[in-house]
Amino acid sequence: MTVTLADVAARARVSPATVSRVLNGNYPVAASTRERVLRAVDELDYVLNGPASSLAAATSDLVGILVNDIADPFFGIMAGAAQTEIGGQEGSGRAGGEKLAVVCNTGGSPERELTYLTLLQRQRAAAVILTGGALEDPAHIAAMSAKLTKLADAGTHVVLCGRPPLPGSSAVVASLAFDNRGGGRRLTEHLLALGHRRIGYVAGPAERTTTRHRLEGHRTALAAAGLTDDQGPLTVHGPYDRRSGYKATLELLRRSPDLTAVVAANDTVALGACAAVRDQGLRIPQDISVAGFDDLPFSVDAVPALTTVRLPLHEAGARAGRLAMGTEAPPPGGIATIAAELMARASTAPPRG
Amino acid sequence: MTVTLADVAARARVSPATVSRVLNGNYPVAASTRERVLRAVDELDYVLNGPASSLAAATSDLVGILVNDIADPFFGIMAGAAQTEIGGQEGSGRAGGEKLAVVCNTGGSPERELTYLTLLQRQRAAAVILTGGALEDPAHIAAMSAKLTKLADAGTHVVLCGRPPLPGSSAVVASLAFDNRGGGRRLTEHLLALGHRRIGYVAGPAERTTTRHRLEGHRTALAAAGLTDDQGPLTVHGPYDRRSGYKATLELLRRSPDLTAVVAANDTVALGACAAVRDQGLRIPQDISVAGFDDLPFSVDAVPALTTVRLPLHEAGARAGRLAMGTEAPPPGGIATIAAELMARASTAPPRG
DNA sequence: TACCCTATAGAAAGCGCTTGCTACGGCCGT
DNA sequence: ACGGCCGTAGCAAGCGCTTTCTATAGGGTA
Repeated sequence: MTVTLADVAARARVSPATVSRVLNGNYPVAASTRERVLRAVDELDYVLNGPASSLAAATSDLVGILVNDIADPFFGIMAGAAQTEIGGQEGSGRAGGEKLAVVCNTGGSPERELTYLTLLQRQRAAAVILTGGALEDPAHIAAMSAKLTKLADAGTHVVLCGRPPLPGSSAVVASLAFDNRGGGRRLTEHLLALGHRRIGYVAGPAERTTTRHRLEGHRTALAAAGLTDDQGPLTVHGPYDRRSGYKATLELLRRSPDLTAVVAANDTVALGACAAVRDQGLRIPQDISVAGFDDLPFSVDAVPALTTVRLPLHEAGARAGRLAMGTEAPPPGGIATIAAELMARASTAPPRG
Repeated sequence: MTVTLADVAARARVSPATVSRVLNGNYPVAASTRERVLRAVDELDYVLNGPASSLAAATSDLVGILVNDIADPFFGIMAGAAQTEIGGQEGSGRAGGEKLAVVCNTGGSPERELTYLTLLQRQRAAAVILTGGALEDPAHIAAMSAKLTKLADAGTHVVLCGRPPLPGSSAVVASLAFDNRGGGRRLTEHLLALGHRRIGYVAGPAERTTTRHRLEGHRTALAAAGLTDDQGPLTVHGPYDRRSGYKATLELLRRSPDLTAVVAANDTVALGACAAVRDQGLRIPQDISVAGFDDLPFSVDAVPALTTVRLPLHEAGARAGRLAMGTEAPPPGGIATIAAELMARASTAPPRG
């Protein structure tokens, strides 16, 4: 049998109530008693029964972080930063702050997103952080709103990180939204300024906010330059992975041999795009410029170094973590927009001729 | 107030016991009754109270996956595969299999590793998967052994994935160990076969099993070729990140200008190494060959494509997930070695001259 | 010296669920 | 036709903790 609170109480010659209070540190306990209890805890190697504690206290120390793809550093960086902010501190042995920050991988599937939310609701999670772009399907948005409202009603803090505010729901503590539109616009403006006019765009999955916003920024820049034919042939959608970038770029090159630049939905896709360009015997950036988005750590090491848009993923994740913990005050209106910075590097240059 | 089992029972005009049994599906319930209960659950939008359930049943549906660095795809791929295997199935609505697979980021810190284990023990986790190399500090190993034994005693399945079996502890369901030694050996043999004799090695942190095993493989190959001067000057240790690869390579190049190849502890480090080589005005592979380890997805897109050692991360993670769930039988002796395959690509070539 | 207030500890009532055991029809076997 | 068994459902006893309320010393005050 495992050691229980009662065992510790017996050994310390106090009541279970006192042990509980020592462990939670939320009630005055004489120093001598505390010490006795702590010693008993140590000697018996006692570990609190989480479920029992959560049941009695009607709260748990679980914090869920939902990500679309755990194998993608984009999410890994945010999740890691958030997790550090949540679980790291409170060096002083016991005491309240001991939260269990866990990341859940939805794989981009709306069902799994909902499933995880239910599971976390079941565990009476203290907080939930949703990262990355959202699906724009109305049914799913409604389901999410409902779920999040229920979570919030049960006392769970809900924080969005890198995801636009949910329309219907005021259940959310805070939304940290990346300026995908602005970043996308500035990236394309950079290309236009270099002299490009035929720019291909390898977009992400069509139904995601991130995809749409980046694409909108791109088109805004195009429109401002008087370019209008961007709608159909120069845009290809696909998942956020290298294979998609590779295939889409091949397709783009086939459709429009006069292309001088390719903008990818993110850095990973851009890597695939680069591979495709090279496999066609074209040089980067002399023949074709390529650009990405996110500025993941490997982008600076690409050859040539990838022009991209930097998102402060680490900072954003850390802030989301603090928001979830209640350590930081929410931004005014609960919404903050996080700036995206253009990183012009070697993969973009003026078009040939 | 939230909806409880009793509310559902009242609405379905049955006893709470019956509702519980319907939900758990582990006791015969008449079809008509089941249907009535299920309808009530739906109508009331009931969500099980996890802590209460775990307390009463003395088990929980939490499965923890510990990783050293969540921002590193090496771990992300394994964790994602394991998580899919654990949480994904059981499409039929309710029923038992609904586990909550969560990943915990230790950041490579032994304290956090232990802390997470305690937290999971507290939650009475159903299983724990430890991924990646272990720290070789005796004190930490002892602490881990003790902790894992206690977890196992409490019924938690413990699985190691990409980590060598723990010496003292038989508490572990299964260990899936990568053949880091063999992979490291074959990689260096490849370089030797190409004609290299002065090979630099950028190793990982000194106190990790992964680091040591890969390095041992390297030295075994060297020794077999009659090369012995590898000990000191040609090996540099550092963390598993690009910056480390960059700095270490610069250092290596400075120490031994006659170097013709650099082997990195993993692909990420190799990327940094490549950057350093290029920044020195040297060409890959004409002047210097570079090789990595792991064969992460981006490695094939490096320029030139990176020679490396492929580890079946996805398969290993999935298998670990199944082992944790008890869906797959453990390998004989509880230990399986997972083969590492040499991927000779364009970043390695015969030395100049 | 008597009284009240503060500081500290204990008693006990749950928290919402699971499950061993009991209860109760109807069907079978002889 | 009757006893027993099978198939279902309910009762009630916890699971191990938190927390409200109550009890008991001291110590200060008048």
